[in-house]
Amino acid sequence: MARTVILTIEDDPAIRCGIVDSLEYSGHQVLQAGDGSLGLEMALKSEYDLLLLDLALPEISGLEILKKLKRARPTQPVIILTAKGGEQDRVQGLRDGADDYVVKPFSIKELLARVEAVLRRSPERPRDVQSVNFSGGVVDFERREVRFASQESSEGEPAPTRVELSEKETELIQYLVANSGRAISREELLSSVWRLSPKGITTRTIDMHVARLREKMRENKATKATVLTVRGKGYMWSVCEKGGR
Amino acid sequence: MARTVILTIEDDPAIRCGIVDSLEYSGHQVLQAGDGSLGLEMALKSEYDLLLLDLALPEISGLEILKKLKRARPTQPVIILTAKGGEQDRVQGLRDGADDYVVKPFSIKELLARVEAVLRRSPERPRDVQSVNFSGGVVDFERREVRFASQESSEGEPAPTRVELSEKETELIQYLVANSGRAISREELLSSVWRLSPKGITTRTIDMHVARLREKMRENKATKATVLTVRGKGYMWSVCEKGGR
DNA sequence: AATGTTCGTTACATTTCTGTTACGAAAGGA
DNA sequence: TCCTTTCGTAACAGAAATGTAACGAACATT
Repeated sequence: MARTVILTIEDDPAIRCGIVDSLEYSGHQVLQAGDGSLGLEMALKSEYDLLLLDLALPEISGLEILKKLKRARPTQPVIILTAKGGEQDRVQGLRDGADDYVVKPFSIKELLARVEAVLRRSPERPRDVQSVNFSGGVVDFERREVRFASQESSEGEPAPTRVELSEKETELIQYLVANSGRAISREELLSSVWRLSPKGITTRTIDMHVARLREKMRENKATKATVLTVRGKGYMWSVCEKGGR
Repeated sequence: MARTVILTIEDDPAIRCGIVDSLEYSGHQVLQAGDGSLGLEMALKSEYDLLLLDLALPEISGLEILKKLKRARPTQPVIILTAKGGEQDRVQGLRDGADDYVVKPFSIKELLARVEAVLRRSPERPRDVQSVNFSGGVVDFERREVRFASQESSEGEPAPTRVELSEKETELIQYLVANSGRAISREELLSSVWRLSPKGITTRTIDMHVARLREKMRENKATKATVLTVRGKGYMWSVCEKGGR
């Protein structure tokens, strides 16, 4: 299994170094941010398996970061670090989607135990891979194309239909397929695929790309797999046929 | 098992902090309100397993909160905190649906014992889950659909019939299924699903949504599961066939 | 420079959702 | 049986969400 990447946002250099050292010693790869604004940016734009987030940051509130992150990536695992007295923050943090918390001062051993526990029960982060299979075909990110499992029943059409994808289309379908079975919000897509930090969504860009993707997928008439609309939520990859009639 | 959430409504900060600390020390997650109006709002709109309610609040009477809460959520567990002399209130509180009471001043140990006792005998609060099974199928909130256990007897109809739901329909059926076997009043539905604080019900909105839900459920002819009408009370989820004739 | 592709934006058409009203049917009580 | 209350549902309308054609800027390729 590939090494897990852990992002640490903590302003106190001493504590941060301690955390980083022990995490690396345990075999993890570590990214770090020493202040809130860098932390927020990395939290939203980097790829990692787990976020260790200190709630008591000087500029930006840790809770602020947590909220924005969770809006963009609802499934991202997070452990929050709180001071002794901050029950209120801790509760709010858990409500906002944190998976666990550690109270400062904490022992390294305890921290590591919690990290492993959260990682164990979290779904594995989709890795950079060259291709993803779906029932009915394969999306090849390297070659930027979709190849369909050609199932010509009896007709003379031996073409294993192939569709070329553009850059953005590739990334979009990659993200959708990697997270299939879950409705992905436009915010999450803008954040994860476009690498923007969306506030209110006003652009229809995502819809357009989905439309173009659907059109390309339609070129293979046999394939049922496509992008479903989940009204009010976002889009979802699905191999099931729609309607089911 | 997930941690239990306890809402504490108590105006005296010293007492409230004491309660909060000991509850958290016992492993519970705590929400708190320091005055009646915030308390009422949180009581009606938050999700929690148990309410600790001080009856002697400055603005809004604790009994008032209790009554409104119980009208909206008849099964919500509540423990009331009363002063030594308030026998009258205590009796009224129990009559209004409180599950237990603790007389101030109380020992932490006694409070915790009562909390655990009430939690033990209360049905578990429905958690945020991705889906709820019912005998005959599953309601999937993520995909906003109902899938039926396809039981084609011998015919060639392998379609595991699937029905797409709208947002509100999803929330409605979720609440009904999670509280199956109990008649849910329109007030409770308006409060819990629509998140309104209903006074007198005049709207037929709920009825309409039930009707639309029933129509969608009828698309799968095999399924007996549906929404029963309990005249004068509300609606109830049931997997039994109606009438029982 | 001419051409082609990608990609974001705008504008408008459509679809879908959802609350309201109205009215007949059903259920109970007297 | 008659009357009142409670339900079921068709019809409607406004709002919100979505699909997509058309346009133009940016960029690469020829």
